[in-house]
Amino acid sequence: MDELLYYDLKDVSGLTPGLATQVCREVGRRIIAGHFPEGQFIDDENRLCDRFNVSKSVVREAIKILVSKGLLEVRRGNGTKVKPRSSWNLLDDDVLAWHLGTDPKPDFLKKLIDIRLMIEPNAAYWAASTASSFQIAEIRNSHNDMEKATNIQEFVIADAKFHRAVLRAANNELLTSMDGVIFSALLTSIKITNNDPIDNRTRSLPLHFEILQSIENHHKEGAKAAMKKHLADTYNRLSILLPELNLETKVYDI
Amino acid sequence: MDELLYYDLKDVSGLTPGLATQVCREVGRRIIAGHFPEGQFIDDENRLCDRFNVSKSVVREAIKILVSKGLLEVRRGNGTKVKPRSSWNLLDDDVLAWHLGTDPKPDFLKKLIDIRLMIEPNAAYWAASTASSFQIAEIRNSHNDMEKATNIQEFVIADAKFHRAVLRAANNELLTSMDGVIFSALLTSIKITNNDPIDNRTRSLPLHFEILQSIENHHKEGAKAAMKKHLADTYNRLSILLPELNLETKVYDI
DNA sequence: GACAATTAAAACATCTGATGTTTAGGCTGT
DNA sequence: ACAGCCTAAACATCAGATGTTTTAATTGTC
Repeated sequence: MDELLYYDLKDVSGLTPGLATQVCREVGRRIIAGHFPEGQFIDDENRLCDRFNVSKSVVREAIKILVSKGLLEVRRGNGTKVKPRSSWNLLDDDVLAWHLGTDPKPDFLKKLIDIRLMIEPNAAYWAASTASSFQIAEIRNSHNDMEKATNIQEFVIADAKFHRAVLRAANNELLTSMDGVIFSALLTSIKITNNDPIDNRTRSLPLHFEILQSIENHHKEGAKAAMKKHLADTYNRLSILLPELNLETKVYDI
Repeated sequence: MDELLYYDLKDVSGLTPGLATQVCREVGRRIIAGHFPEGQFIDDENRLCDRFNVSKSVVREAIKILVSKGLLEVRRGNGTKVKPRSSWNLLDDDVLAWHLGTDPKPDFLKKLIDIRLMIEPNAAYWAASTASSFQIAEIRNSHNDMEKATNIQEFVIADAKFHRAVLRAANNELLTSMDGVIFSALLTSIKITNNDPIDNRTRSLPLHFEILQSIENHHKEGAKAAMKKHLADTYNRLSILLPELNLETKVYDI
């Protein structure tokens, strides 16, 4: 399941599962999936207790989390309803992860990739200016893992870690906090296209290597250009498989 | 207080305060401020109950929220400790708001502005391609409010709304979710420099007007350039007042 | 004295049920 | 019709009981 992979990448392993977390995720998934439509009231606390066979405190903790992510709105004496999508914290890791549990929507994937195109070339640029040798080693290691990957899952994980390492090397923690968008875009792409791993590797490895080398040599513009080239390639391959993406390539010439 | 202004801009008015939210905010502020140092255990549930004079369920709900924002880590049987800053969800609205309650750090402001420089020129570009007439009207209205503002607070609010309107006009909800970064950067700048509103207005109004016009006329490159120009100007004015920012302008020639 | 097993205390997790507050909508009486 | 009252539904908070997990101290053996 992609959602689990996402959580793996996010290293939430140490986190206690806990009933509240489980209920929160279950309700969250249903909201994202549209099972609980926007603006509509969800079951009251008692009914949720029955449905999930947990106590009221567990349900309340779960709901509090969902409220803090902008998915629910609680009004005392009235009920709890689903907030409109425009107020969801779409950059929240859980919210992004829950998107992976639903049928992927090309429209949303397009927006994810647009954000990647906005973020990553700049990240590469900054990484080329500020990366420490340790940070560069992390990028290199991820690249090696991509080479050694024997199946598509290993490849995707290494790919994700490569891009995360670039973000980290930019030394801006706000940027690092955006890695979820990249993971989500990567996993959604894979889910939709189910790319052939061999094809994936032969095409994208050299592009990643170019990024790595530019950052290593502190070639800022080169790193930015290489990242753009890589993302554009990804985009083009996706648009062939997914005509719905309806790409206007000019728009993405950033 | 800036934090309240931030919440105003975020329209959380309808939200029930609630004891859990209050405790959550109080603990959150202290964590951000470094009063509860990273890696260190915080008081256990009982002590927190005593300290805030609330019941255990309230404390638990508050802690659950903070965990979901990456600020705390709870280990059953062991205790609750503050997570390292690298795992905080820095894009979370509350986390950004709580930063406003502490002494502003120039280093963090620099990173906020870097992110703005990454986001907003692209947002302006997309807005120029896709903005609806309603969305353009929103931008124009905010611009009018900037003109009419009679004090610095009104001006800042209108300014923030202008930039939010541009983000919205880009029609990418992931981008819209990043408005908190802009609010946070704006309010921190004001807090640090306490700019003269008159000076502010005379200098930045024409730059905003340029952005508005480019978007209205669907001049994508013009909108992007105008936004860059505006942000560069903001940056330059800040760097005069704040030598600590230690700007390498070349880095920001995106 | 070193090491392994037991034990106890601390701390979180969950459940239960009671009581308070707010909201919405129905009811009543003019 | 309309204003004001009333009640049921739903969330908010509190209190306390019980279970589970972790850490660390204790104990017992070799």
